[in-house]
Parts: sequence; C-alpha cells; structure tokens
Amino acid sequence: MTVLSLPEPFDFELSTERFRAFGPDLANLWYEGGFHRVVGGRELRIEAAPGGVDIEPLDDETEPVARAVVGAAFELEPFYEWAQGVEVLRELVPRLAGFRPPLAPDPYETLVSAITAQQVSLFAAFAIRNRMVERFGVRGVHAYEFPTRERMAQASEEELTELGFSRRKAEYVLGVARAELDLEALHNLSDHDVKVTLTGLRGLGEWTADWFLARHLARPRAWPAGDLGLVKAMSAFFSGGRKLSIAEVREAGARFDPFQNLTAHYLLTGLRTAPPA
DNA sequence: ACCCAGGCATTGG
DNA sequence: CCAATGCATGGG
Repeated sequence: MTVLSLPEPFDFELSTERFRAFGPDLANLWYEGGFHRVVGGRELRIEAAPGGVDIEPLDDETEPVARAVVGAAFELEPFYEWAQGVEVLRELVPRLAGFRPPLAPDPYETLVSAITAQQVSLFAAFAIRNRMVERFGVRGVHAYEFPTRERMAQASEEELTELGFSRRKAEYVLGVARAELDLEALHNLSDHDVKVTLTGLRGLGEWTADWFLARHLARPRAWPAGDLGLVKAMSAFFSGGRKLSIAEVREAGARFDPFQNLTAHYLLTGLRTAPPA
C-alpha cells in the first residue's frame, strides 16, 4: 500500500461525492469504492487510507494527477478559521469538514467538460461527454483516458454531432483542440489574463473561464457567479430560497474574498449533502 | 407533448 | 449597450 498523506481533516467520501452525483464519468470513474483514471496508458486507482489516500501505482507520473484529484493544493485550515466570521459558513463548513474539492488534472478535458455542460443538465452533459470518451478515448481497465487534444484536432464535426453534440458545440470542441494556444502555459497568467485569453476563443465565455480558474487552476478567488448551481446554492443558503440574480451573486462574492473558490465548492456540495432546513 | 437544465454566439433594436 | 432566439439531450 502506497499512501499519499493529507492534512487532517480529510474526508474521502465527501471529496469524491461529485464523481457519483451526476451518473458515471468514464474518464473519472467511481468503481468499487475507489476513483479510477487512466494516466499515460495506465489505470490509476485512488481509495481511502488512514491519514490520506492509497494510490496504485504511485510514481512521478501518477502522483501529480492524484494530488489534483484529491484537491491537495487547497489549504483548508485558514479557510476554516476565516469561515467562523461568516454566519452561514460557520454553520455549514464544519458539516463538510475534510471536503477537498477535486481538481481536473487536464486543461483540454476541463474546457470540453465545460462546453458539454453549457445550457444543458449535468446528466445530459455527462451522457454526451461519455460517448465522446468511448469513441475517441483509449480504454484502460475500467476507465478510459480522456481523448487528447491531438486526437480531437483530427476529428470531424460530423463525428461529434453523431454523439449528440449540437453543431455549435462540435465546432467549439474542435476549435479549442486546433487553437494556437498553449493550454499548459495558462497557469503562468493572472486570473484576469486567463479569462481574457480563454474568452477570446469561440464557445468559451465567462462561466467557462471561471470554472477553469476554479477547477483546473485552483485559483483561490475564482467565483463562477453565472453558474446556475451556485446561484441555487447562494439562494438557498443566503436568501432563504428567494432566487438571487447573477448580479447579486457576483456582488456577494466580494464578501468571501480571498476564499471564493473554496466557498463556492462548499456551497455546491453543501446544497447536495447538507441543505438548509 | 411539453418544460427545464451548472451558456454562448448571433442578430436586431 | 441590452433583449430575443436557436441549439440538442436527458429527466420529470
């Protein structure tokens, strides 16, 4: 057993809840109590272990992926201390103690996932995305490697519309694959510059850029104010159910500075697992 | 047969 | 600058 230790508290079930909430994700698969993902042709499995997670196999290639998936980059202690000063969070955050938001390890996968989730329900989004993963990805044992940018650059619009993509979304997925842009270099840019760069591509708007900052780059201040799920969560926890506007949610983000990202994740997971009475 | 769901680009005022 | 519209699937 090869353990990656994480600071206490750490709750594996809570941290991986998202992988079970909207049906299976073939590229990030929950299977027999563990998380599976294909890394460099090999299938990685992560499961709960005392003091952290058990990772098989563990080496220089799989460790960064595993650390991303279990949200190791987040520092929870300062967030928990700060949350004591916000009434709603003082109540909610301890109920989710040990929740580490999972990060998406791959930038192209992150963008395609966002595109598939635009406008439609997450159940529909995963269904369509899974068909793309089966069609263009490489199978490990149980999970599939998410289709590479290089592979998708060679795909055709028709091959994607056959899988249920709208013509527009097929264009976006191929356009991002073929764009003259180093996605791996985006982490060198400021939040603002990442947003400007991404929204310069067709099909990537502010919502998509905000989730990229939050779920791929783990930027502390990322706040996807336009997200329907976050609007619902904010409305439930902060306005007694009265539906807030996107502008109100954006405005409210300033109150959570500099922990907007963790706050958003705790609210979203909180709405599913510990909703207000 | 509807309607809504973790948006975005396009078009018309 | 803002409002209206089309998009394609899954679940209710």
